[in-house]
Amino acid sequence: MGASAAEAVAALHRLLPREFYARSSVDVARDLLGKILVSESDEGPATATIVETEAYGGPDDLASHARAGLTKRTAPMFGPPGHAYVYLVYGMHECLNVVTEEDGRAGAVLLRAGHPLTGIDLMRRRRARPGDPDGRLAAGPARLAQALAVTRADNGHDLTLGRRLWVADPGLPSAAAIEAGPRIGISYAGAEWAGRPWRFWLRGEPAASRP
DNA sequence: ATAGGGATTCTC
DNA sequence: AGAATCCCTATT
Repeated sequence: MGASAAEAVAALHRLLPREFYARSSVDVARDLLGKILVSESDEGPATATIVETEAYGGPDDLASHARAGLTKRTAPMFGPPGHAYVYLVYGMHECLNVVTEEDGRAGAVLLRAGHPLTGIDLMRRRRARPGDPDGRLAAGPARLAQALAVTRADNGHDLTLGRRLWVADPGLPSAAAIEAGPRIGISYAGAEWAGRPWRFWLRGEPAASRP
Protein backbone atom coordinates (compact mmCIF):
# COMPACT_ATOMS: atom_id res chain seq x y z
CA MET A 1 0.00 0.00 0.00
CA GLY A 2 1.34 3.45 -0.94
CA ALA A 3 1.88 6.28 1.51
CA SER A 4 -1.19 8.24 0.42
CA ALA A 5 -3.41 5.18 0.60
CA ALA A 6 -2.13 4.44 4.11
CA GLU A 7 -2.87 8.02 5.10
CA ALA A 8 -6.37 7.70 3.69
CA VAL A 9 -7.01 4.60 5.78
CA ALA A 10 -5.62 6.27 8.91
CA ALA A 11 -7.95 9.23 8.36
CA LEU A 12 -10.98 6.97 8.57
CA HIS A 13 -10.04 6.23 12.16
CA ARG A 14 -9.57 9.85 13.16
CA LEU A 15 -12.91 9.83 14.97
CA LEU A 16 -14.80 12.96 15.84
CA PRO A 17 -14.99 12.99 19.66
CA ARG A 18 -18.20 13.49 21.61
CA GLU A 19 -17.22 17.09 22.39
CA PHE A 20 -17.51 17.87 18.69
CA TYR A 21 -21.22 17.07 18.85
CA ALA A 22 -21.85 18.67 22.24
CA ARG A 23 -22.39 22.12 20.72
CA SER A 24 -25.19 24.05 19.07
CA SER A 25 -26.77 22.32 16.09
CA VAL A 26 -25.90 25.22 13.81
CA ASP A 27 -22.20 25.05 14.71
CA VAL A 28 -22.11 21.28 14.31
CA ALA A 29 -23.97 21.43 10.99
CA ARG A 30 -21.46 23.88 9.56
CA ASP A 31 -18.43 22.01 10.90
CA LEU A 32 -19.61 18.62 9.62
CA LEU A 33 -19.11 19.77 6.03
CA GLY A 34 -16.01 18.10 4.62
CA LYS A 35 -16.00 15.38 7.29
CA ILE A 36 -16.21 11.74 6.24
CA LEU A 37 -19.17 9.48 6.97
CA VAL A 38 -18.02 5.87 7.29
CA SER A 39 -20.25 2.81 7.22
CA GLU A 40 -19.40 -0.85 7.52
CA SER A 41 -21.95 -3.49 6.65
CA ASP A 42 -22.08 -7.15 5.74
CA GLU A 43 -21.65 -6.04 2.15
CA GLY A 44 -18.50 -4.08 2.93
CA PRO A 45 -17.33 -0.55 3.78
CA ALA A 46 -18.47 2.66 2.16
CA THR A 47 -17.47 6.27 2.74
CA ALA A 48 -18.68 9.67 1.61
CA THR A 49 -17.71 13.27 2.26
CA ILE A 50 -20.52 15.18 3.97
CA VAL A 51 -21.44 18.05 1.66
CA GLU A 52 -24.88 19.22 2.84
CA THR A 53 -26.42 19.46 6.32
CA GLU A 54 -29.35 21.02 8.16
CA ALA A 55 -29.50 22.12 11.81
CA TYR A 56 -32.53 21.35 13.96
CA GLY A 57 -33.17 22.68 17.44
CA GLY A 58 -35.31 21.80 20.42
CA PRO A 59 -38.99 22.39 21.31
CA ASP A 60 -38.74 26.08 20.38
CA ASP A 61 -37.75 25.26 16.77
CA LEU A 62 -41.12 24.78 15.05
CA ALA A 63 -39.44 22.93 12.17
CA SER A 64 -37.85 20.35 14.46
CA HIS A 65 -39.27 16.97 15.35
CA ALA A 66 -38.53 18.02 18.92
CA ARG A 67 -41.23 20.72 18.70
CA ALA A 68 -43.64 18.22 20.34
CA GLY A 69 -41.27 17.73 23.24
CA LEU A 70 -39.80 14.44 24.38
CA THR A 71 -41.74 11.60 22.71
CA LYS A 72 -40.94 8.04 21.83
CA ARG A 73 -39.73 9.02 18.36
CA THR A 74 -37.70 12.05 19.35
CA ALA A 75 -36.09 10.56 22.45
CA PRO A 76 -32.67 10.27 20.78
CA MET A 77 -32.72 14.01 20.06
CA PHE A 78 -32.93 14.65 23.80
CA GLY A 79 -30.20 12.16 24.63
CA PRO A 80 -26.41 12.45 24.72
CA PRO A 81 -24.63 13.97 21.68
CA GLY A 82 -22.74 11.90 19.17
CA HIS A 83 -25.47 9.35 18.63
CA ALA A 84 -27.52 8.65 15.50
CA TYR A 85 -31.16 9.64 15.14
CA VAL A 86 -32.75 7.77 12.23
CA TYR A 87 -36.41 8.21 11.32
CA LEU A 88 -38.83 7.14 8.62
CA VAL A 89 -40.41 9.92 6.59
CA TYR A 90 -43.33 9.78 4.16
CA GLY A 91 -43.75 6.14 4.97
CA MET A 92 -40.81 5.03 2.84
CA HIS A 93 -37.60 7.00 3.30
CA GLU A 94 -35.12 6.81 6.15
CA CYS A 95 -33.00 9.81 7.11
CA LEU A 96 -29.83 10.02 9.22
CA ASN A 97 -29.18 12.70 11.84
CA VAL A 98 -26.38 13.17 14.34
CA VAL A 99 -27.53 14.22 17.81
CA THR A 100 -26.13 17.52 19.09
CA GLU A 101 -26.25 19.66 22.23
CA GLU A 102 -25.62 18.52 25.78
CA ASP A 103 -27.46 15.52 27.19
CA GLY A 104 -31.04 16.49 28.00
CA ARG A 105 -31.18 19.34 25.49
CA ALA A 106 -32.72 18.47 22.11
CA GLY A 107 -30.83 19.06 18.87
CA ALA A 108 -29.76 17.24 15.73
CA VAL A 109 -28.17 17.71 12.33
CA LEU A 110 -29.75 16.09 9.30
CA LEU A 111 -27.17 14.76 6.83
CA ARG A 112 -28.64 15.75 3.48
CA ALA A 113 -25.97 14.79 0.97
CA GLY A 114 -22.62 13.07 0.63
CA HIS A 115 -19.98 12.88 -2.07
CA PRO A 116 -19.05 9.21 -2.55
CA LEU A 117 -15.42 8.36 -1.79
CA THR A 118 -15.20 4.56 -1.54
CA GLY A 119 -17.62 1.69 -1.91
CA ILE A 120 -19.13 3.36 -4.96
CA ASP A 121 -19.99 0.00 -6.49
CA LEU A 122 -21.90 -0.83 -3.31
CA MET A 123 -23.78 2.44 -3.42
CA ARG A 124 -24.72 1.89 -7.03
CA ARG A 125 -25.99 -1.57 -6.23
CA ARG A 126 -28.07 -0.27 -3.31
CA ARG A 127 -29.64 2.58 -5.22
CA ALA A 128 -30.05 0.73 -8.49
CA ARG A 129 -30.85 3.79 -10.55
CA PRO A 130 -29.34 3.67 -14.02
CA GLY A 131 -27.81 6.86 -15.32
CA ASP A 132 -26.83 8.24 -11.91
CA PRO A 133 -23.37 9.81 -12.01
CA ASP A 134 -21.05 8.68 -9.19
CA GLY A 135 -21.16 12.14 -7.65
CA ARG A 136 -24.89 11.96 -6.97
CA LEU A 137 -25.23 8.45 -5.54
CA ALA A 138 -25.64 9.95 -2.06
CA ALA A 139 -27.54 13.13 -3.04
CA GLY A 140 -30.54 13.78 -0.81
CA PRO A 141 -31.05 12.66 2.81
CA ALA A 142 -32.92 9.45 1.96
CA ARG A 143 -30.46 8.53 -0.76
CA LEU A 144 -27.49 9.23 1.49
CA ALA A 145 -28.87 6.89 4.14
CA GLN A 146 -29.59 4.23 1.55
CA ALA A 147 -26.17 4.52 -0.11
CA LEU A 148 -24.48 3.94 3.25
CA ALA A 149 -26.98 1.24 4.32
CA VAL A 150 -28.28 3.26 7.26
CA THR A 151 -31.67 2.13 8.57
CA ARG A 152 -33.78 2.54 11.69
CA ALA A 153 -31.77 -0.34 13.13
CA ASP A 154 -29.02 2.28 13.55
CA ASN A 155 -31.27 4.61 15.55
CA GLY A 156 -29.48 5.51 18.78
CA HIS A 157 -26.14 4.10 17.64
CA ASP A 158 -23.10 5.72 19.25
CA LEU A 159 -21.11 7.38 16.46
CA THR A 160 -17.98 7.81 18.58
CA LEU A 161 -17.16 4.10 18.82
CA GLY A 162 -15.58 3.71 15.39
CA ARG A 163 -17.54 0.65 14.46
CA ARG A 164 -20.45 0.10 12.05
CA LEU A 165 -21.14 3.83 11.53
CA TRP A 166 -19.09 6.91 12.44
CA VAL A 167 -17.74 10.25 11.28
CA ALA A 168 -14.04 10.81 10.63
CA ASP A 169 -11.96 13.94 10.30
CA PRO A 170 -9.92 13.96 7.06
CA GLY A 171 -7.44 16.27 8.76
CA LEU A 172 -7.28 18.72 5.91
CA PRO A 173 -9.59 21.75 5.81
CA SER A 174 -12.09 21.65 2.98
CA ALA A 175 -11.08 23.84 0.07
CA ALA A 176 -14.66 24.63 -0.90
CA ALA A 177 -16.48 27.67 0.48
CA ILE A 178 -19.49 27.12 2.73
CA GLU A 179 -22.89 28.44 1.68
CA ALA A 180 -26.05 28.76 3.78
CA GLY A 181 -29.77 28.96 3.03
CA PRO A 182 -33.23 28.03 4.36
CA ARG A 183 -34.00 24.45 5.31
CA ILE A 184 -35.98 22.34 2.85
CA GLY A 185 -39.46 20.85 3.21
CA ILE A 186 -40.47 22.63 6.41
CA SER A 187 -42.91 25.31 5.24
CA TYR A 188 -45.30 24.10 7.95
CA ALA A 189 -43.01 25.74 10.52
CA GLY A 190 -44.01 29.28 9.56
CA ALA A 191 -41.96 32.05 8.03
CA GLU A 192 -39.86 32.85 11.08
CA TRP A 193 -38.41 29.37 11.44
CA ALA A 194 -38.61 28.27 7.82
CA GLY A 195 -36.64 31.35 6.83
CA ARG A 196 -33.64 30.73 9.05
CA PRO A 197 -30.51 29.90 7.04
CA TRP A 198 -29.82 26.65 8.84
CA ARG A 199 -28.97 24.59 5.78
CA PHE A 200 -25.30 24.44 4.84
CA TRP A 201 -23.51 23.06 1.82
CA LEU A 202 -20.18 23.19 0.00
CA ARG A 203 -20.22 25.58 -2.93
CA GLY A 204 -20.34 23.92 -6.31
CA GLU A 205 -21.00 20.48 -4.85
CA PRO A 206 -23.04 18.45 -7.38
CA ALA A 207 -24.69 16.35 -4.65
CA ALA A 208 -26.14 19.35 -2.80
CA SER A 209 -29.88 20.08 -3.11
CA ARG A 210 -31.06 22.40 -5.84
CA PRO A 211 -34.43 23.70 -4.62
C1' DA B 1 -59.72 3.98 17.92
C1' DT B 2 -59.14 7.29 14.42
C1' DA B 3 -57.66 11.24 11.60
C1' DG B 4 -54.24 14.19 9.71
C1' DG B 5 -49.89 14.78 7.88
C1' DG B 6 -44.94 14.49 7.00
C1' DA B 7 -36.85 17.02 7.72
C1' DT B 8 -38.57 12.73 0.25
C1' DT B 9 -38.17 10.90 -4.16
C1' DC B 10 -39.73 9.38 -8.51
C1' DT B 11 -42.76 9.62 -12.52
C1' DC B 12 -46.07 11.86 -15.49
C1' DA C 1 -48.13 18.32 -10.43
C1' DG C 2 -49.17 13.92 -7.98
C1' DA C 3 -48.47 9.44 -6.10
C1' DA C 4 -46.38 6.24 -2.99
C1' DT C 5 -46.89 4.55 1.92
C1' DC C 6 -45.99 3.88 7.22
C1' DC C 7 -46.02 5.60 11.57
C1' DC C 8 -46.09 9.38 14.70
C1' DT C 9 -48.82 12.63 17.29
C1' DA C 10 -52.92 14.59 18.85
C1' DT C 11 -57.69 14.12 19.61
C1' DT C 12 -62.05 11.64 20.57
